Amino acid sequence: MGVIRKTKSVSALLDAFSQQEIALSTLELVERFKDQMNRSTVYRILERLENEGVLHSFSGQDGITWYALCNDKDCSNTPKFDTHPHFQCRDCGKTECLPISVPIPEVSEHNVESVSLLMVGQCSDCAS
Amino acid sequence: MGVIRKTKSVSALLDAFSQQEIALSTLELVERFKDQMNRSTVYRILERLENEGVLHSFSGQDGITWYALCNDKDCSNTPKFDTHPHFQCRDCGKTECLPISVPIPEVSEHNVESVSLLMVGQCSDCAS
DNA sequence: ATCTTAATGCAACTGAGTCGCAAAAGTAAG
DNA sequence: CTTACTTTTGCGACTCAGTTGCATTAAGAT
Repeated sequence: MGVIRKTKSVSALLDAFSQQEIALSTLELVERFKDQMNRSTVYRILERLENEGVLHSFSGQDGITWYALCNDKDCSNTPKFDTHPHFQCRDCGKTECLPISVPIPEVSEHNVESVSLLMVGQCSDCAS
Repeated sequence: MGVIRKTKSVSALLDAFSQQEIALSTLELVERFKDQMNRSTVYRILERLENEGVLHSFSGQDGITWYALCNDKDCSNTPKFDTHPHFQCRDCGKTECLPISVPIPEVSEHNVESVSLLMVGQCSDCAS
């Protein structure tokens, strides 16, 4: 039980991620695949892939959920201190993982287990 | 025009904030004041107080919105690099502003304008 | 080829937050 | 204190992301 099956829908979604390095929002994916699969299927597959450690999710500016591929270097998927920050452009909305690590200070009386850090600004494309 | 009026509802909400140092979620406030004012009134007053620089808002773990009083020391309200982080307890949900500043590194090719940082863990009450 | 179990489609639902509009309450001027 | 003007509020309908139950479909192991 619990085996993840390689269905057409799963492959289609994985393809979308492997073709670009930026993150994709649930809304974008639901829209892009609305002719190929149901809305709930998109949500369910994303959830499954995250549980498998293939994707990781985070919240963007407006509270909507984004997903991005995990890579060994800067994404452990188990949300810990090594979680990387994300950057979202305030103009075009493009969102990406930042391959940097921000040192989080210890906070007295607080047992910090995970950190989520979202940076918002203008990307280089929109700045020019 | 544009003057903010000190209505009973506004005073009631401000009282709630001045009585404790932790942040309050919209849900908590809507529930607490459901007999005294309408749901939309709560949302509208919070929005107004944030525009006035009295409160600031941020997103908690589940995407719901939290508000907390601004104090001169660690809250500029204009979201900039000096925005402070917030801590939310994974067990009891208690959420607070952390009076520390986390240095955010420069990111090449990215014009970072604001940062939001949420730490999740166990608070001292729940740890004991 | 068959059978078991996971995956999907569909439609209804949830829950936070928003909006338009008429009624009510602040505030300033007379 | 009244009037006149403007902001606030209540209400109900609405939006929108995401979830759920259930019957049907399709992987993949035997």
